[in-house]
Amino acid sequence: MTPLPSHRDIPAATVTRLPVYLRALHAVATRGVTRVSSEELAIDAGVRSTQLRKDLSHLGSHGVRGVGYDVGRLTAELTSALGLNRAWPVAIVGMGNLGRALAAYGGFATEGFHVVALLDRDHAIVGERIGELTVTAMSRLPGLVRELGIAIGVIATPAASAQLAADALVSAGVEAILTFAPVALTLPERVSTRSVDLATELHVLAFLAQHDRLAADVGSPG
Amino acid sequence: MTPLPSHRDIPAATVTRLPVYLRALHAVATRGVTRVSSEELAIDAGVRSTQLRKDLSHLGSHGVRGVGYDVGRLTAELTSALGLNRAWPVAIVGMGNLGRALAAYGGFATEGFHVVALLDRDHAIVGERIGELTVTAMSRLPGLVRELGIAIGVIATPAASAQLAADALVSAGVEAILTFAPVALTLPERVSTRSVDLATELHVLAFLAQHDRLAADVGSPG
DNA sequence: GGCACTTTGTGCATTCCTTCACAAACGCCT
DNA sequence: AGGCGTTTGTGAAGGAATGCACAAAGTGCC
Repeated sequence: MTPLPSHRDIPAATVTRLPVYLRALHAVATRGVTRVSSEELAIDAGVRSTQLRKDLSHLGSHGVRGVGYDVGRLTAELTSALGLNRAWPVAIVGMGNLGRALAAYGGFATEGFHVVALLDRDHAIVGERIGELTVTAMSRLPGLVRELGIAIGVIATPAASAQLAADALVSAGVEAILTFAPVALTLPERVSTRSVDLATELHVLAFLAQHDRLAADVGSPG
Repeated sequence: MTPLPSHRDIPAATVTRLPVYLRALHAVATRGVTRVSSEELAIDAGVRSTQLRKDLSHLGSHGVRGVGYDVGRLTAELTSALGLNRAWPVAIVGMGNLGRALAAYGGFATEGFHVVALLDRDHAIVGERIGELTVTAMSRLPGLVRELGIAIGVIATPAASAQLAADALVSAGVEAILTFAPVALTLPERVSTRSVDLATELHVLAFLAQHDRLAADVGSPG
């Protein structure tokens, strides 16, 4: 009773790797290659080939035994699985340093993600022009989400305002949130969240660097 | 023969949560609280209390049964475990939009991380002043790393230059790398890496949003 | 001082993820 | 057409992380 291979029940760990595979495929395609083995693609993606194959198996079989994967076909398959064959209008809340940088950052524009709304709580910033957009007040968020079909919100506010921004996005009808604020957000189950936190990443690196340094003092080289 | 509780053998998943606990502790301390239970702290950190306790147990016992944790003492313990009671000079490679934003971003300055060097391969940018620093040429990297004691490098270059930047950082003697470039880096074992990738995060959210949307069409609300 | 209450620290079960090992399936060469 | 080499897809094993349940250890009241 499943017309499509069914995108449900794909392990979370696999989902986070699918974008990596897609990028590896683009790199391969740029080299003019039209067929690729799981081994080659895995190297580009920085994973083991068996992991790549198992991950792809969750989307259904699209390789040919003894040959490999058709680059174009697999690209289409991943693009479809990730939902990237449609436009994803994005709203950014919080127009400080980070928000401005994100609005200007080209990385968002690739593959269907278009920043279509910039918002800030501070009325001193509202009305300011940033790139091709004008900063609007938070009160206009629900209307914008409805009119422009915004499904993804980005939180670039200070930590203290993040929960407020999240609540506003959720009640406006956004389905997924990417937050840069270093706080745990309380959200309804149905809203997906991803968190990017520079300070945390640096902390982890500090731990690892110190750790390896200690290990080097104790253990023998080699 | 271990004078300290030994910071080795801490699960990777735990390490990534330690910074979150530290931040939760700061939030608690700001409220003027001096003692906190694992339950309260876990809520602030967005995890289960049992997970918090198990994570902390890897650092040794620092709570008091029946009472909870001393905020100051636990903060000190985590700070020490993460290696944050010393300065961490940081170099940023790649002074495009992202690199400039990172150089200006205050989040780096907190807790010992100081951006002390900005580098770019492009000689047209070298010499330019950004904030309090001047962009220097890649050739000066080894000297800077040695003189300033730089242990952490940040890669903010385009994907195509990322491996080059990584090689330069590694041979200059950097111990850990935070990269924003969406490519798998090939690095020696001893160098720690963390990757932050905005496009990947958006892709994952697109997948989840589409997925939930499909599920909502099929399943019943409740 | 002893008892009731609270909260930590942890062995154990469970679930999730990764890796291994190998059969199934394909192209190619003769 | 048949056999050989290659590569996929996957069951099963192994390992890691999470959550449960409870004993151990402390405080405070009577």
